[in-house]
Amino acid sequence: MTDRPAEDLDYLSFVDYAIGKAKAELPDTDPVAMRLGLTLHRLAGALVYDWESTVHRPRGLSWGGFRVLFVLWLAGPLESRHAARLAGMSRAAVSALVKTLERDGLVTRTQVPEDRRAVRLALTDAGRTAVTDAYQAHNTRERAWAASLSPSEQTVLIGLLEKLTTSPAAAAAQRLS
Amino acid sequence: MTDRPAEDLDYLSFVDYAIGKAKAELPDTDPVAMRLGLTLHRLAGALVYDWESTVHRPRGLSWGGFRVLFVLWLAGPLESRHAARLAGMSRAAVSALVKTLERDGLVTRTQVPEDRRAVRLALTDAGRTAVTDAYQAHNTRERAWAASLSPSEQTVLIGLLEKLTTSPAAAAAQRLS
DNA sequence: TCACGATCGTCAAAGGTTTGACTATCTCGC
DNA sequence: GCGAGATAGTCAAACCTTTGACGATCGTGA
Repeated sequence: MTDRPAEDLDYLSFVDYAIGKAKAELPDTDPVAMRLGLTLHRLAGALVYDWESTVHRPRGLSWGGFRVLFVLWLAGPLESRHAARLAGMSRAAVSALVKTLERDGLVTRTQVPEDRRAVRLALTDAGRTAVTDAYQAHNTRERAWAASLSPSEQTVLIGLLEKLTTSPAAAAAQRLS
Repeated sequence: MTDRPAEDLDYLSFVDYAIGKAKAELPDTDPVAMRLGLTLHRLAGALVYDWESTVHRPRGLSWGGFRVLFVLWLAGPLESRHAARLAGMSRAAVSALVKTLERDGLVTRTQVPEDRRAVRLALTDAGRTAVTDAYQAHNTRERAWAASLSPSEQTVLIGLLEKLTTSPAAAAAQRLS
């Protein structure tokens, strides 16, 4: 019982190995849910790493900085809290990131007349240029990933992901502010 | 052209809105690949946030710390570099996390006789208890998420995710050391 | 045998993110 | 009006992670 074919696993074979081992150690484990969690997490990590290292870092943007520019680009000028909600991060994170983006001349911060607590964030021309350039490359990478699937597979996958995203479990996991 | 139904979007409606807007701004955009990237990233973020906030933080574990315990639990005692590869993080991250885990009595570090550069990481009894307890709760959350899908949908989803994970794009995105 | 390059773990530095506290401001009910 | 409670953005603290550098060690070919 002390045999161990482990040690020279790569991440993919680790998933199979881990599921078998977990089932042996904790018989209550749901192996399908486990595989789903592991695979989804792994894939998303690889995606973000790819985006960040090939697209955004070379352009001087952090992954968080890009996400702020992205929501400002597509959802127009936004108050800080809305940018945070759409980008999926805390208000404090937006505040910190915008400090850099403003210094770099990509974003402007102006007071909202109707609510003096609020700050309206908007792209500068340079910001618009930066985000469109970056997103063009970003979408090219997305297309390279998606190309492994047929169009109908892509549709099915998106549908299943959206089903999970709108599930009760997702609703229970209310993120952030 | 300055109309703006944005501002009170939630994350889900943002995806639809963003895809339409991006297509208008950058006609070369592939909307399906865009939706896939956005949805996958969003879902993975919600998953990790759920795991971390409901399972691991309450038990005094960081998400990274749990991942190290997890691979040690399932792949037996491991040299540090192997733990890093399987957990999908840098060697430096493992080194930092193990410092805490060792202080908390969950992991032991012993020199490898055959290679005096290497360090073998192993769970203590307390570490084994901690990780099995945490993973039991973790898997319960995974099951809650997966429960939104029928068994055949789960199988299809896993198959498509694995197809992406083993795609050429994934191979090009070689992660870490 | 030895020198060179590769590899191991660690450290320091830099940056990102979250939480919680704080001030300023708004809103709603009295 | 006005006061209590909610909300906006910011700051500080804490933590995690990556990169790059380093000393120590290994192993391979001359």
